[in-house]
Amino acid sequence: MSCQLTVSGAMPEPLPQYQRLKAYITEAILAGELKPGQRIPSELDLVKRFEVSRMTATRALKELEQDGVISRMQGVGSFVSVKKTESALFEINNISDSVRRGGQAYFCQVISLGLGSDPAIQDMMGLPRHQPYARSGLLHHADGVPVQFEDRYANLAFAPDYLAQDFTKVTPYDHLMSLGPLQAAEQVFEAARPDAEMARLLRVKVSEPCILLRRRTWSLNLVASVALITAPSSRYRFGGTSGTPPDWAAVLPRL
Amino acid sequence: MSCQLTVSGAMPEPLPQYQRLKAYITEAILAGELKPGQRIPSELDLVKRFEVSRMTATRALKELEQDGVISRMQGVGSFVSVKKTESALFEINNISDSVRRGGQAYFCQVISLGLGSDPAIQDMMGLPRHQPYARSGLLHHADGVPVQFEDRYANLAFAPDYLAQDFTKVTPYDHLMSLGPLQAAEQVFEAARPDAEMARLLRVKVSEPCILLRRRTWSLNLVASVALITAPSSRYRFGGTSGTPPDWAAVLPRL
DNA sequence: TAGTGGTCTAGACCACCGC
DNA sequence: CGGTGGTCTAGACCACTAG
Repeated sequence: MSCQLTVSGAMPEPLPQYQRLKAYITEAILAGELKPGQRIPSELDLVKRFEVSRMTATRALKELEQDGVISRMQGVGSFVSVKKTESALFEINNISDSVRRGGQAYFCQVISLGLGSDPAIQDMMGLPRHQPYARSGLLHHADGVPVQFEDRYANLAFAPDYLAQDFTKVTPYDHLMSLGPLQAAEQVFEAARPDAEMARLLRVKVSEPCILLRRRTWSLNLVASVALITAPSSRYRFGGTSGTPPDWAAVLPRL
Repeated sequence: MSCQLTVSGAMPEPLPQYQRLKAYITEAILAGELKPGQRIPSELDLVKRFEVSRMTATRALKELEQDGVISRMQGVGSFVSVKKTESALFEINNISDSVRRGGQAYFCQVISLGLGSDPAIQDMMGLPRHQPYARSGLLHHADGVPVQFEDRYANLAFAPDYLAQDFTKVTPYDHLMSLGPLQAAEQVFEAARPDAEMARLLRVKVSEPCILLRRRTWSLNLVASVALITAPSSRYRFGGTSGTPPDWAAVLPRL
């Protein structure tokens, strides 16, 4: 302890001890040395290994728990969280994960794929008239039943290989998220009756009310994509949580 | 965190010290003794008043900060939160502001007001069976046309004077926000056809698709209210932005 | 029973802020 | 400068879970 050299740098600094411990655990997880569900060092292990007091180790683990990185159980131990980090910022889910989390089988049917140049879409993406965008029409299924039709327009400046993806295996969400961090999102919800073609695809009556979600996402200071999502309200719900509810909220019934 | 644990039954009463301190602050805010922006006792104040160690007082205040109840600044002090957490998934707008911002005249008609004790609602709010909630049914108008019916259930532990409000002048949103900072929100969007009564109120055909929004909000670690909002999609849209789009996004057409 | 996390104490030094 | 929060120590007792 007490190595307090006059490091000139700007960022590193004398990092607080509890942050050093957090970084140690986090990096071990990122490096794959600790995998989800696996046990991590106990508080006393960290006390010995890093020569800190137990309160400091406790703080590091407690904060990692609040960050959703690990789970802890009294009398048992601490473990790498199984559930994904869910960057609490947005509740923009991967449809395939969301279906599978509900215990249903996911399947995606590619209805259309190609280039487009509708001026209205180009405007929404901030593209010049001469620059086309990629377009995909995907029908998402849960247990064989169509639950959502996704009409997506992708910015080729952000995702040049969009059309080369196999969307039966990789969702647009997956592909776009692999190219850059989700920076911002704009969403509008409407209720509408499906037109004849949409009703046929979704296998619903034209009188069945559907949610129509328009979504525009930004990444790397570009409009990454615009999506028009139609879902029969009886088969798919859009929702989410913002902020941090108290922990006892988990016992409350869902909305 | 200490109050309101009604569902789980067994409640070991020797409450931890840090939770006693949290409850002390939270209840002072609920009682109106501490108002948003106002200074709260410092760590050393709490140490003396409750005869605990500083680490314990520190923990209580730190958790209240994470809960969004207070804000702390080194060298300055701790204060009751003023700003709403909002940010993430969706903007929770004041309907009257939202209508007026569109250049339309706002008017609210009180359809019903009173106490309720539907077990399903009590469960969603974490209330025991014997404890009623306040309930209001409000019809919001823009330029004289009904745009949204709001069925709202308010937690009397959070808003004891809810029923005394004049909702033609103060929206539920205004009243609730004046009592504590918005800590978290949970929302679900559905599309549905209005029933006969709802269609009559909103003056639409029963075949007109409506957005049904269920929303639950937390403040001061309590469920502040649950709202069921019905709006004809042709007259009102729900939308919002999360994250920070680039500046130039302002010139893009709306979704 | 041994190991884990949950809570707590009574000190301490520091960085920061406003006066 | 005095007060605030930010961090840290070296102990302690307890409740819980597992073998």
